[in-house]
Amino acid sequence: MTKKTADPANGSAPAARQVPMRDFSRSLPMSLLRAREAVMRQFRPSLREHGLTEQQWRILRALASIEAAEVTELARMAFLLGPSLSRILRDLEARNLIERKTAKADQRRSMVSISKEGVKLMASVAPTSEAIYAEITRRFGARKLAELQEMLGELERSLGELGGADETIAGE
Amino acid sequence: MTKKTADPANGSAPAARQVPMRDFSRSLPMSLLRAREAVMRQFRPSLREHGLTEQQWRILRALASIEAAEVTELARMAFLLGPSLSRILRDLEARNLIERKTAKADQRRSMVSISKEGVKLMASVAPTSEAIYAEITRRFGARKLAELQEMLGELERSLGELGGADETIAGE
DNA sequence: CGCATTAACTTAACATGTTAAGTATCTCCG
DNA sequence: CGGAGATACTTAACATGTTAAGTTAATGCG
Repeated sequence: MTKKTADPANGSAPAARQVPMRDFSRSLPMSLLRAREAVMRQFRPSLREHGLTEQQWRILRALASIEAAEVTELARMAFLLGPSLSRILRDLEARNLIERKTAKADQRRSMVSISKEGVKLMASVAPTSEAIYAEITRRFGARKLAELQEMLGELERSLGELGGADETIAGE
Repeated sequence: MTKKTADPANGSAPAARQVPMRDFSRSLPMSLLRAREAVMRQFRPSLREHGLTEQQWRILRALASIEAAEVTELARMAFLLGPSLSRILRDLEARNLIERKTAKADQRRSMVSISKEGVKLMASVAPTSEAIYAEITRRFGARKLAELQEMLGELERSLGELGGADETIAGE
């Protein structure tokens, strides 16, 4: 463990604290960021071994639960922005993990689905992933985990109503 | 091509549900991601108006609370990886929002501090930022907010002990 | 000393986040 | 029917996340 922080013999007379704000490390965004990072740190090595990033894994998981989906719907499911999804789909398609075909009824839409290879890859990752999740649940406690998720959902709902800028998302 | 499911809109739809996993939308990483995004969506427009990104703001906030810090310490405070911080500091320095000078005792280290201009910028952003935070607190509830942060901290601690980075987690 | 090792950053390379602009297609109204 | 506007993506441009490699300065040890 790195202990250091012996603090060099710098001057004293602290001229900081010039702008009054809450303690930085206790801000909600930081807490959420740190918690999420702590969780993802558990999964990333395993995903990496299988050549997948976190986002690619999200997409495959989303696709594995359905027949096929339009890009926009997939973006909503995997919580990715359109441009990110567009790039990732291009790569996943090149790796033959997904398949795309334009809808006949509407040439603008493309239906995305997971390929046989994609399913195979998922099957090889899922056990480890589930085991890690189980370990997290065991460490933190199943009950507390459920409570936490409930609170996170509430937070989301309580802020969703006044969502940042354009809140004209129809169809839900 | 043998089709496994009837789909009126398009021809052959690959089968789904081939790999059993938890409901995707209920995974902890997704809950944390969505909650954080809901929160950050409130702040981003204001930061943007002041020409700051979320990470730049984190750095300025961290610097405003102290005299000066080494890059590594600052990275820990602002929860940024070294390379990200390195780039951002370069930009913030070019904009004269921070100042750097190499430590006399150890030429490898550079001490970073916020500049007068940086303080001025912070002072212009802080009120709005605090107001947004207050509104979030009001909507979600101060008590629940404290509870949530407590749980997030617990989660972090319960996972931190087996922190996957250099902690011999290879065979998990 | 001399040199391997370590430490503190920085650069590099690739992937994603975020916003804006572009493209092709579809809808609808006049 | 025809063009304005809406839709569904895709591209582009810039900033950050993430890992690996490079650079320079300090340390340890024979």
